[in-house]
Amino acid sequence: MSMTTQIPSLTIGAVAKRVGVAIDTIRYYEREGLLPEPERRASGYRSYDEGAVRQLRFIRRAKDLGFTLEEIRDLLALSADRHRGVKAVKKRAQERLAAIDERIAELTRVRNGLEQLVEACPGHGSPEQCPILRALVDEEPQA
Amino acid sequence: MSMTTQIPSLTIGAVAKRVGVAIDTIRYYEREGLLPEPERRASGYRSYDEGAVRQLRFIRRAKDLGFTLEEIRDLLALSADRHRGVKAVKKRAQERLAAIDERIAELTRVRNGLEQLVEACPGHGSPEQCPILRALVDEEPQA
DNA sequence: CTAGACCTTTGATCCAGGTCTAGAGTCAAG
DNA sequence: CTTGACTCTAGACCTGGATCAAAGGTCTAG
Repeated sequence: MSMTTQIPSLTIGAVAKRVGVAIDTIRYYEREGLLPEPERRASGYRSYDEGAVRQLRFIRRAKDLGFTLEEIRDLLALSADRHRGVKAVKKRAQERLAAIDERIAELTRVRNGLEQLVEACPGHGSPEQCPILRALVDEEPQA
Repeated sequence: MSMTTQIPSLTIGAVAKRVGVAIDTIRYYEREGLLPEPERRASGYRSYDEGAVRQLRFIRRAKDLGFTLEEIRDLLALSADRHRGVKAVKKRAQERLAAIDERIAELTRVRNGLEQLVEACPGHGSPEQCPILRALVDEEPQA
């Protein structure tokens, strides 16, 4: 080996800053098994490398895609399984995609219902004439 | 008045069944100020009328439209304000609509990003070749 | 009368995903 | 050396929207 190549180690604060996440969150992820337990300095300080930074970014991206921490734990395990993992990862991503589509469809239904009400509401007059209030109070939503 | 017209009063359980909501939820809404404190029988049992049923349905519908309980409390107050309330109710509904649109747009963005990844993933091979894993690990999402 | 359903209250618990605290130790700059 | 910023731990607390438990009182059908 070459002479003790100084792989620069990062404190938890440095990692937090780099990734844009709170220190507490990093420790929380570690507790929850999303991040491996890092090396420690003699003082007990956690010591991270670039791999940890990458993994943390992975977690944040996956979260932005709507994966739960539970699912992310799962993805991480899969991504570690060379070759066999890829298939499962794709499957998870497809499931996530389907779930998002469903959520969008649901929101769209609500949205359109609400839009109709807003359009039909004159914005003045008695509450009995307000279709928004009527829709909320009366029997069936669209019946 | 006519001779003590028996307005049939409902127990909390009957109301719960009629609206399709848990008893605990009704008491919770009462505590949270979404439902007025009902009459009580001599025994202390809550005694509801049809108005309460209507108001509870209002709450559930509004919740289905994505209003938070906080916002619903607000809507209820507004709907009680005859005439002046209507304008404010419409405004709230418009705001809600805009918020939903924003949420849909956001989800759609995520959805499309995820779809591209899924389509580009062969479903086998090494993790380094899997665009899903690469996207999660690598630098910029779309860069 | 009694079983069993229903009701009362206060207060605890749940879920995810963190966030904050206290009290103590460590590190880098001046 | 001192200061101030940083980190450590264990564990409590937060949000929203309920949901449940415990311990007791009430109501109704048979």
